[in-house]
Order: sequence, then C-alpha cells, then structure tokens
Amino acid sequence: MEKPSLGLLLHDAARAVRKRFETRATAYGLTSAQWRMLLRVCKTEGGAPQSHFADLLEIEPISVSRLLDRMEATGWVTRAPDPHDRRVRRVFPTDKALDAFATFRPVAEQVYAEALAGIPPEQRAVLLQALATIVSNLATVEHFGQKESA
Amino acid sequence: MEKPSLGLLLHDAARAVRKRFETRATAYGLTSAQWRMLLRVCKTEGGAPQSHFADLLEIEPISVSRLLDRMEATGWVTRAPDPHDRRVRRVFPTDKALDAFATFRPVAEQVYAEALAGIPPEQRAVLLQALATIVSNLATVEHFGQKESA
DNA sequence: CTTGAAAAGTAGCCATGCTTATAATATGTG
DNA sequence: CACATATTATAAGCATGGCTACTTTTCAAG
Repeated sequence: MEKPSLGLLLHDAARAVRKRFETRATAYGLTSAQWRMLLRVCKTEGGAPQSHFADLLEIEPISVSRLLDRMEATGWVTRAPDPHDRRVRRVFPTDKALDAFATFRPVAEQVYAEALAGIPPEQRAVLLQALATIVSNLATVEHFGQKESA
Repeated sequence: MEKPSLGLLLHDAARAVRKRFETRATAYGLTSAQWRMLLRVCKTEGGAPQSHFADLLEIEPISVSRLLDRMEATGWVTRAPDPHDRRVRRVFPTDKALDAFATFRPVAEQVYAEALAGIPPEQRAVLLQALATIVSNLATVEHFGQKESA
C-alpha cells in the first residue's frame, strides 16, 4: 500500500460527505449545493443581492446565478428587483424553504456525526482547525512570483 | 461569526487545494482530475482496463470513460483492445505522460506543503488519519435502515 | 448449445463550478 | 454633462461527476 496524499484524501473525504448528504437530502429534493445556498438564504433577513451569496459561498457569481435559476424553478427561492439599484435582484426564501431549513438541520448534524464516528473530540478539533488553516493558507490569490525565488 | 461545519470546511479545503493545484498544472495542460488519472495510469505496468481505474479513483466507469476520452484526445493516454477479452480497452500512458509524471511530482508536493504551512507534524498526522477515518466511515453504502431505529 | 447473469464500456441527461465575454446600471473624474 | 471604470447579473462553452439505460461480450448453468 502507499500513503495516500493530502489531495487525494481531501478529495475523497469531501466527496464521501457530499454523497452521503445527498443520499439523505435527495428525499427532500435538494442537492448539497442547494442546501448550502438554502442555509445562507434562510439566514439572511430581507433578501440580499446575489453577489452577497457569491462572497459567502466563495463561488463565482455565474455559479450563484445558475444555482438560483434551478432553485427558483423548483420553488425554493424567489427573486425580486431592488428598487434602489436596478442591476440587483434580491433573493428571498419561500415558505417551503424556511420549512425545509428547520427540518434539514438535524439531517446535516447526523451526517457529520456519522462521518466523524470513532474520532475523539480533541482530534476532531485538530481536524477542523487544520482544515481552516488549509483554507486560509490557500486563500491568497496566486501571483506567480510570490515566492522568494522569483 | 459562526462555527463553520465539517461539510463546509471539507468542501472549501478540497476546492482550495484543487484550485491551487490547477493554477500550477494548467501551465502543463492538465487538470487535477487528469493529474489524478495520470498518476494511476503511469504507475500501472502493461496497461489496465478502465474499470481498474474506476475502482482506484472511486469514480463511476462512465466518468473514467469520458475523462480518458479527453486525455486520449490531448495525447496523454492511448487505449488498445485486450486480445483476451473483447469487452476491455486497456489504457497506456504516452511518452508525454511519463515525462509529465516525473516533472509534476514535486509540483504536487509543493502545493501540499503550502496548504499545510503552519500545521505541526503531529497535527498533520491527526488530519490525515481523521480524513481516512471519514472516508472509511462513509464508504459503506447507504441501506436506508442500517440504523437501529429501523 | 441456449439461456441468463455479470462485467466492461458507452450514450444521454443533469448539476456544479470554472473562464471568458457581454449587457445594463452606478459611480467617479474631468 | 461626458467618459471611463466598477459592479451586478447573465450567457456560452468546457470539465467533472453522478444516474439510468443500453450494447457487447464473457461465463456459468442447464
């Protein structure tokens, strides 16, 4: 056997959690990307511009646009023009979304519990901290020459 | 602020590593999925059936099929019929691939080093072990009723 | 040999996310 | 005001990966 690399492990772990989650969430008609978006939309009072969610979810605005296209078509969100800025379309959760929001929380908690089974609390803390560090380490944009060698 | 969940962190960390890697590998004309496949193909003596790589990479055979379509079109692999089993198409790396294989290894190592910067060795070990545990915990197929409650 | 199950590969369709480019609107500078 | 720039959202096209369904081929019974 060969020691699996960080990249492979991260990739596999993320995919496994996503897949397990979708197995559960599919019964409610949501994918994990839609669930992530739903979380944010439901927590936002008064509707927010799409660009707000692009920042929060750290995906490109075009990805938000298409994700919301599908979620609007399936009745999870509504979009309304902003009266003060005609470029903006504000996003609102539907009642169906707010219902699902309350229902799905424990589903996510359970998936995480299954994923972390057998890992002692102090190691869970190290895991979460290390993942946060990785995200932070790689958050800076590549400048092609950031390193001392260039 | 709110404590980010395991799912979000895993998702973000995996995406950050993939993105950083692709920033580097794009200069060579490879995506990270293609790089993962290339690794496996180059390590396999004598060519292997596509199904072998589906198992190794833990993706569906159809995903392998299409990944190899692109990699064959761009000259990274060749596919030849198996003389003993006419269902099988064996996969071989090209010379270009074997060259790249040697060149890219340190690139991947460096990306991982950047990702893990500031994390002490014992915490890295915990991280890798925890990720492996997560993959293992979720590797079993959902049976809808595995739990004691059903 | 025939029948049926399993395996290998593929095609169609979809979701997600990226890069690049465009339209419409806002905003700052002269 | 006029022009350049930035911001918001979208479109086109591609890569990755999933699901379902299908073909071809192998293999195990009978």
